[in-house]
Amino acid sequence: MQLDERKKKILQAIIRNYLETGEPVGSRTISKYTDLNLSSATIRNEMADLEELGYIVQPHTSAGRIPSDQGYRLYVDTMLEEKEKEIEEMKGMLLEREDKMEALLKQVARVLAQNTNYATMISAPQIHRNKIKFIQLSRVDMGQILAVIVMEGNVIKNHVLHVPDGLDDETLLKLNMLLNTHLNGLPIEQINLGLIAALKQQAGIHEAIVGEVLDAVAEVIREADDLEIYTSGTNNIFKYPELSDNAKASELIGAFEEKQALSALVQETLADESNTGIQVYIGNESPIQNMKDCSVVTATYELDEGMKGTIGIIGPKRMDYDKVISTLKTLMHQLDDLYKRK
Amino acid sequence: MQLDERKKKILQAIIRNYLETGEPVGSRTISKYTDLNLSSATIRNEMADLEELGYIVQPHTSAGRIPSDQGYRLYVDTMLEEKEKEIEEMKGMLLEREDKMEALLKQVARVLAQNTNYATMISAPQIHRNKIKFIQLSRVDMGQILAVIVMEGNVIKNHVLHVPDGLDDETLLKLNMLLNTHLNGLPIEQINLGLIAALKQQAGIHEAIVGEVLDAVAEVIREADDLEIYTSGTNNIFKYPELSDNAKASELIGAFEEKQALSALVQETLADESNTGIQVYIGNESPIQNMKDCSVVTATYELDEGMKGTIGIIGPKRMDYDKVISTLKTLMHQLDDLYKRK
DNA sequence: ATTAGCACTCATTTAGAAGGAGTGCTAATA
DNA sequence: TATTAGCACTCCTTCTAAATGAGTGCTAAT
Repeated sequence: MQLDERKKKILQAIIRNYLETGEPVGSRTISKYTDLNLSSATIRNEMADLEELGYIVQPHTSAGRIPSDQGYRLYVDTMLEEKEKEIEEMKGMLLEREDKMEALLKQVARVLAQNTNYATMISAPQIHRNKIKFIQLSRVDMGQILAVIVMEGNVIKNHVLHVPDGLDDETLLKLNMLLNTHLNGLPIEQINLGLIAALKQQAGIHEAIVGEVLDAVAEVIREADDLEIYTSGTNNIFKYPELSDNAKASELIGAFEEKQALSALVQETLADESNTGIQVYIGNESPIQNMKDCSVVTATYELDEGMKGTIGIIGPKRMDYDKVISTLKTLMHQLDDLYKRK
Repeated sequence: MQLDERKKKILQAIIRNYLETGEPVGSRTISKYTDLNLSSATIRNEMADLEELGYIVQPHTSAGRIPSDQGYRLYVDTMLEEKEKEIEEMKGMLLEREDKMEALLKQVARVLAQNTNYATMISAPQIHRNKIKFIQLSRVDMGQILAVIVMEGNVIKNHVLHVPDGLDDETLLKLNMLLNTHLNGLPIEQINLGLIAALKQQAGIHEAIVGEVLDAVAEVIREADDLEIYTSGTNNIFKYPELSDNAKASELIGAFEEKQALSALVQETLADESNTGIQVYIGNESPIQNMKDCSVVTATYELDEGMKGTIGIIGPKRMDYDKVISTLKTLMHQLDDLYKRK
């Protein structure tokens, strides 16, 4: 059996209706709503077919039908077209541009959540920071030395060292020279035990300082792993009864607070090379177990210098895919513009 | 009418019982539970008195009694004694000491939430950063200058400036001298338009750089206002039916995600000078409207150099005050130790 | 191929009855 | 005088059964 044009239309009508109401939809509704001019009986026959084909399911005998994951998938894949409305407004809000990246990201998450009525998340761009660009030690106080480490992509790390006995200017200069000549421009893979030992030896009694600086470098690298994620509108899930019973809500809220799950989602999204920018996970397709009753729409944004991040929208399966996707697309452009203008 | 010893005992029994079960407690229960050896009828009479005095209320005719806010208040104020159990375990977890403040705070929030089964929050210490300690410009790349500003309390701000035409070493040195001689040790109140103008003038064609550096200083100050807050265990509220109906849960979750409300709580806590360290807000006493059905227990911690922050536990009114308070007290000591040893 | 019609299913709503927890009051008791 | 047993009463909760109604699947007619 194949999906002819009429079946497609009926399926679409069922999904549209279900997206609005959240209730199973029956044959009579479709018969009246659509311009197909078919009786409910005919619709019933078609629906039986659609069920057999796996696009819709009955929650129980003598209930209407609701879309299956497969049904949503077809809908998303084939029936989507752009919508432009409601986006101008968001544009305005976004353009109150914030200087700090963090604030900007938080704002994006918030605007998006308000705009869509779903829960949203956004990950800070992951910057590859593999080379040391610059290291500097400066005396800040008698016994305090500030180490500034700049990595590729202008990722900066500050570290305050305590030097009980102080350090004279000359020594400081020497140490600076030592660190920079050996480490500047060095990819971190090339920092090995041999090099460290050599440096420490040359630093003589100040080897502890060299050690601390190198530790700080290691920490920058480590930090790259646990990426910042901002969320907003988590409580929007309460707007959808199918997600807001205690057990489900608790799980979802937990996932949003403890961000590892989201982090996994981001990794997954970024890893997918085939990615055209926007991905839709429906129900069990989601990489996050907690979200098996939800749909997740993610978009990958890319700023300068290969800085990539992910935006995600999490809502019920009967999400307004159309709106969400077009909103995300517009947002991508917005972000691009915003960044380019800096 | 006054609270005699027996009334107190009965009140205590009612509260204890209600803390456990969350159900209204009746006279018969009390009559059997306590060692007072009184019939339910007598208890009933006493309960009528307690109700008249405002310590307990009836949710509806012919239901048992539950404590009023006033009842909880009395309980918290007078009937509290320390408990030590379950704390050793937490100690262990905490002592896997993390170097980064942020990670430590997050961990504290998490451990606390797991330990108490309530929602928790912790604010990063507010550091007063009123003096500039040290400023340094360094060339990182052809056209990129890194400005590092160290404020009192070792609050560090990095800012990357773009200098299209580059900057030779000598100029850089001069600018450094200029900035440091004028700004080092300067309380920010003393940075006025006159000073700024004078600096810019001396900087000549590089006045833009001075401007940017001063902007960065201004930003550090501004950042002091919106303090970081970490939360954990928000979904614990689902463990208490009286908080987990949709409307309430949604409001609470929202308050936890958008942190301004929590921020207000922190301000309030820190402002209270009379503070012995731990404060308990019951129901409507809470400064946050969203939490009028909860109890909030806060503790103020203080690290070196007047760095103060707040820890908060948010749960149902029938919170195990005893455990929460003693846990918080122990935690305070822990934090102290941890910090001192650094 | 489409449709009208009908019997059937099953979740949801409704109303009423039963149950039960708990109270307040009164009269008896120590 | 303080305590208690007993009882009528209230009102929430649970249960049951019936009514409702949305929706289906099937059959026979168009």
